[in-house]
Amino acid sequence: MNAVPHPTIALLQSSSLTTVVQQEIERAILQGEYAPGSKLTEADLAQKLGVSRGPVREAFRMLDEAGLVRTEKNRGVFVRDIPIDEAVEIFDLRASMDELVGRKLAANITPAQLKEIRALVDAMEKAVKAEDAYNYHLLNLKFHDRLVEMAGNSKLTAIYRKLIKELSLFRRLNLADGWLLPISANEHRQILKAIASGDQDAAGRAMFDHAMDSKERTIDNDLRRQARATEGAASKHAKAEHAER
Amino acid sequence: MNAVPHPTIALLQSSSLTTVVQQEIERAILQGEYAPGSKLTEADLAQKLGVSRGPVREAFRMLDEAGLVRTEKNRGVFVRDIPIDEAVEIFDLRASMDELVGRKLAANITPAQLKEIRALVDAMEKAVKAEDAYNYHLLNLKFHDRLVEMAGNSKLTAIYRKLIKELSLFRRLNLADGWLLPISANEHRQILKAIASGDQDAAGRAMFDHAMDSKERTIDNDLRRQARATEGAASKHAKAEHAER
DNA sequence: GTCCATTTGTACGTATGTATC
DNA sequence: TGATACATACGTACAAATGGA
Repeated sequence: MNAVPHPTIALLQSSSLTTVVQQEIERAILQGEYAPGSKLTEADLAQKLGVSRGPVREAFRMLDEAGLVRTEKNRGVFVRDIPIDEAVEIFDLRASMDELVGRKLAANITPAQLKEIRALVDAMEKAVKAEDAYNYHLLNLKFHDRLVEMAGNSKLTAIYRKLIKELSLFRRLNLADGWLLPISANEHRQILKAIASGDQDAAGRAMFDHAMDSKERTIDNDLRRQARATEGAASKHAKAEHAER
Repeated sequence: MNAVPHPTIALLQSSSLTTVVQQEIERAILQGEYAPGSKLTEADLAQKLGVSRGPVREAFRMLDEAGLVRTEKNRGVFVRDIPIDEAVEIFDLRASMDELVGRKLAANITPAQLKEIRALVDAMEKAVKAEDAYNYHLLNLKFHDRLVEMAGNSKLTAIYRKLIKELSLFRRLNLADGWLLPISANEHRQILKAIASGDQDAAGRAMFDHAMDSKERTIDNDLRRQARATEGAASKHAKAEHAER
């Protein structure tokens, strides 16, 4: 009988200290414990995690390659702050990938998968009625992640998730634009219908359009936020300019 | 007067030893100096490059994240060997990205850019007539890379190039399928026409179809190659099985 | 089962660059 | 403008653990 490896053992076999450190720093960044722009000091992190500086430096190189931090020579590494231009680029790219997802799903989705997606859409509509923006946000992430995963292209899934991580570093995602949730939820329902119908072009278009709408909502939201900020600064005699850098 | 930094100085400021090492190893891998599957010993590379182990290890982490090597704990790092399933996934993904490129270019390309692309297409047709498959291959890479770059989405460009690098680790690209070059060249001409016409959907479709055709050609080629290999092995009383691992 | 090569992780030293006062 | 403190970059040396022959 071939033994099933104990989970802890399997984990120790696959993960080096470096990868554990990398995952922990990534988790902290994505959960907002280190804000975009903040400095990550290797000695501090090493001490905090109880390891030497070597693994931390290697983890930094991984996070840099993944686009989550930026390294300035002789100055250190900083949590990346995704500029709005790059966010727009990522949104466009994601829309194109989502279009591919929609086509593939319309062609290949199974009844069981369809049922799972339908449950998510139902849950999101409930969250809209309850005006629970936070829960909606989580369900929305899950919905899209599952769709991508179900498309059955692991490379696509990996890159999609990387893009989502980077996007989360874009000035605080707009999980607060409550009045737009019904629109988004309705689009999800349309996506579900198109996929279930088996019409590849329609499903692809539905997902593409949804992604682009989501882009418009997020970007517009950010522009308004910026406008308010600079306006506020102006009314304070432009005192906030020091904080810009 | 604000001085323009001397190029050497600017270079020293941006590139650490680690990044130089990373670029050198990457270059060597992509040029085939280290075949897919071969082992990269950090001490050897460090000595060969005249640096200590630190920068080499950090470069390994970058290359791992980029998908060019794989790290097995306590065993070392190896040049990645892209399996055919993953190559198929990458081709599908690239087709989707190319579709986006086609749409964007049909909408935004400038006359000067169009002229540059036309020159590349002309050059490729000349290479076909001269039956110069190698030169055609180089021009083809350049053609697609320029198109992506001209689409004006730097994130898209970066990811596209990463995918191309990974694909080049897929069992030796088929730059030898000479009799198919006219077909490929003709498709390029069609892409050019569609972009020049300004029809976004047509341009997107032309690029998507071309990418998928390219996939079929490459994958079919590989399957035939594999079939020949196993057939040959069978005729040699399956002696080659040791080489498979 | 032992031996050897290699990797993994730690510790420390020095040089260099940056920031701050 | 120094002078100082600090962090990074890179090298080296050493111990422990692993995997293969």
